[in-house]
Amino acid sequence: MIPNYSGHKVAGGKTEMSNKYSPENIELKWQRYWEENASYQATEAPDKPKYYLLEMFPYPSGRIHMGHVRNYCIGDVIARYKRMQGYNVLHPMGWDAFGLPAENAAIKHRTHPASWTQKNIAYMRRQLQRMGYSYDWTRELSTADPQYYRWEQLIFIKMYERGLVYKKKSPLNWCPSCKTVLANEQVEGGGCWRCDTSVVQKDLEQWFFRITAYADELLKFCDELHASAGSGWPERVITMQKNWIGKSEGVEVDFPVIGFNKPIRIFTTRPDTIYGATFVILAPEHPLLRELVGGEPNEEEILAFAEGERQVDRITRTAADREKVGYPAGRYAINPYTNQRIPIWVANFVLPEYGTGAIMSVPTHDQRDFEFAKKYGIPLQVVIQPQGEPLKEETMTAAHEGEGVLVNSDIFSGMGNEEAKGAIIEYTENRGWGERKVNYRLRDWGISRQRYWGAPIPIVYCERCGTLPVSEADLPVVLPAKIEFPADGHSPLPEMEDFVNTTCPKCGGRAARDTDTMDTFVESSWYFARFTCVKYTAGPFDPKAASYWLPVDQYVGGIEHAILHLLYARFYTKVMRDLGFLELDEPFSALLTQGMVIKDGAKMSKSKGNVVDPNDLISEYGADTVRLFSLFASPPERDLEWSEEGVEGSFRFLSRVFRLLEKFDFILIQPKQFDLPNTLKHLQNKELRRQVHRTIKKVTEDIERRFHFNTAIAAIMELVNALYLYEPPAAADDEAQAVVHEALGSVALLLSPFVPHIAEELWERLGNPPGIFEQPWPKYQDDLVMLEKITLVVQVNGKLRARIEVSANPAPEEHKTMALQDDRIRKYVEGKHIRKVIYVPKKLVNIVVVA
RNA sequence: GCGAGAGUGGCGGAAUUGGCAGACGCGCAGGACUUAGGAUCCUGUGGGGUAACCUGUGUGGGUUCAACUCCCACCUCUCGCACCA
Repeated sequence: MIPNYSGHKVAGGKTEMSNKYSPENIELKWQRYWEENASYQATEAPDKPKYYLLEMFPYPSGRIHMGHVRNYCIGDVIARYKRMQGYNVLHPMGWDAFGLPAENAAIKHRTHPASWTQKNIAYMRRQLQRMGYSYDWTRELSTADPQYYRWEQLIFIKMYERGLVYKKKSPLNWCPSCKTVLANEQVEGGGCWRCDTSVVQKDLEQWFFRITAYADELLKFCDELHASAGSGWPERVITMQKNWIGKSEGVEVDFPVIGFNKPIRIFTTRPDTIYGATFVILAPEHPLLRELVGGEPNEEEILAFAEGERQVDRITRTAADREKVGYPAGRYAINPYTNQRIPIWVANFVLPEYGTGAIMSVPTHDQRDFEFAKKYGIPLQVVIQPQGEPLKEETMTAAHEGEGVLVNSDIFSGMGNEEAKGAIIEYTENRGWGERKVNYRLRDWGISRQRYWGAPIPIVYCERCGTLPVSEADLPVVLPAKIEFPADGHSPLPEMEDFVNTTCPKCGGRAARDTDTMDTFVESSWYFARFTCVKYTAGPFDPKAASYWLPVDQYVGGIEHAILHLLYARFYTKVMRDLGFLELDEPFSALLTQGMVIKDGAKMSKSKGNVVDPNDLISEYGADTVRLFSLFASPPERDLEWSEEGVEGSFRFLSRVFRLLEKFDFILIQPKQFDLPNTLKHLQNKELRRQVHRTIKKVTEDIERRFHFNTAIAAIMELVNALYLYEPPAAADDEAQAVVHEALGSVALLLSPFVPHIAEELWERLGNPPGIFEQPWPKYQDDLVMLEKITLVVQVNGKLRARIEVSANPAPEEHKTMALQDDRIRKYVEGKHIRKVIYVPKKLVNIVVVA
């Protein structure tokens, strides 16, 4: 379906070429021009206001997909628009180059991850350049470059010195066949995604970033990002982050155990229900379990159950619909509040890593406890009565988790439950039974990966001195290039003696390197800051450049990174601030999350077979058409339904724009300076000019206020339609020439952020020197935008009955009178009592009548 | 289950602060040009009715002179979280 754009033949020696819209010629011409003139290079200019626009950089998987295209089109509009608004714009691009697919490709195709990645980068860079994005390519970076990750290693060392990095044993998904750790999302139905072998839990020594130390600040700043609503972060991303951090306030309490010298410490957010705690449950991993059940009749059974649970992968383990299973430990605790003897249980739904790994169980006021108690016949005790029908233990079919008044709660009986929470915590602290405690759902960030293709962790283990960071002078710890990949997929690093064997930075003795690499989310947690000074060698950041450009004024990317990447980057920013590298609390002042690209009702994916390749579109229609359609079909934050007809429509529009040159050929034969008089003689000139200025206003506001490019483009389409309908009063008349020239120039300027190539071409053909991107954004004249005549809507009892053309600025009474005098209106009003006349200035008159 | 968002013609979508519902595009129909048109240009296009007019933004109610927009209840879809004590 290649469009046939062989328009009519032009007589008189002009080549056909010059008059038909031939995107490829135009686009390559201007891409070359921009490159040769270094058009988009950014340099710090303290006298100019800066604007840092960033799109989420891609993983170099091989080729650009439509999701990237949409993301980068949105970003490019904003970057180009801001540039024309006079900002000094930084708009960089780079590569999130470490990661698993490179390693998998290496094993599969017997290539090197580095060369595979290099090849992909080269190809994708060409694709992006072919799209005409206004990147400053001199700032391109790749995270796999030792000159990049050396600073990551430095930051790691500084974090280590500050206690923000630590090592601990933690359970991981492990595939025994592939001999590697799997991320949670790589475990499918309990099996390895690659070989389907059952995944086991394995305890491994891992490095962790202490993100929990920043939990409160990350939470607090959520509100500040939100406070700048409209220009800040989308509400739902903030909500997701808040939920992820999951702050909960409660209390930790010791429950003594009968015949045992250590108490069990539990955490609860519901101290108001503590008098109803009729049992205690431990997680299977609870450290006291073995000791507690030692010698009990069912010891072996319980320990076997606990061991079985340890082996279950985290996904299954924490699934909400998993059946609750437990065993009585055979021992009893004392509820210190009631002095009652209550049984101790072990159950699969209690998680070792949250709170204290032990809970008090209140079946009457917690649904999970209720189900568990019913299943195992554990007694219930109501301690909160809601309004209305009183709760009875025997007849309850579900827990009452809501509000109420305390009963059976000693001195707290009669108190409202919200009030009781604080009172009981205070009581607890006074008695020394426990203390107030804040818990987070957020866990420290495990960053060790048993993988080759990542940034090496700069740690050595010395036989004499123990665990030590690599000395700063020895950075970077470079990933060895010469490698043989074991066929089973495990990392080659541990077996590479040249790499592993090193000397201790302290005693000079024999030492071994850590052979894990860092999670690739670490690289993407600071790349935005490195873009301000990619070539700086004295440290990770050039303080002058960083403080000039940061924070990112507008970040654009997919919603799928709403939690992990954005939370990590926020955390890392605060860490870098506290290490003295940056002076910055938050990395991204504003965030725009674009919707997915959909085709036939589903997200584009290889498995669905509904993928559209940008290359095919570019060769068929050109980059400008692809850009235009991705921006026109829906507003950025919504999903975009791909439509071949819609793409053709966009192409048709651009051809139509280009043919304007032909229509106004006779006017534009002699480009010259046109002066526009304040008052125009001809009505059609006046009207065209008014529409030009109204369009400038509309497009400016749509971009500026809400990034609604679809309506901005629609307005330009209307202007183009008006130009087609426009007939000059007399050919080549000066006034007409001037008006048309302004109109065509405005079309080019207004289009330039969206479809820069054709805009440049138009601009040049209108007789201007090349470089539309350096032009100031057009301004509208307020007095021209005002209409002299308006359509006044006249309603009777709220129903539209007439539209009348009136002059815009008479006294209010006049519009009312005109409305009442209209024939069509008189018909409805005659013989009735006019109760009220509502007048909305310059818009509407509503006459309220009664019969 | 909890949280967030959405529901408007045949389709993508517009209506910015409660004030003309359906901008713009696609599709469709008619016309012009043409040997031809799947190119281009013009016109029309929510539904019903010859018409005056009636009706219409997921459903039902409410507030208002006036509701796609605000309030209450419900239905459907999408996304996120989901045993976190």
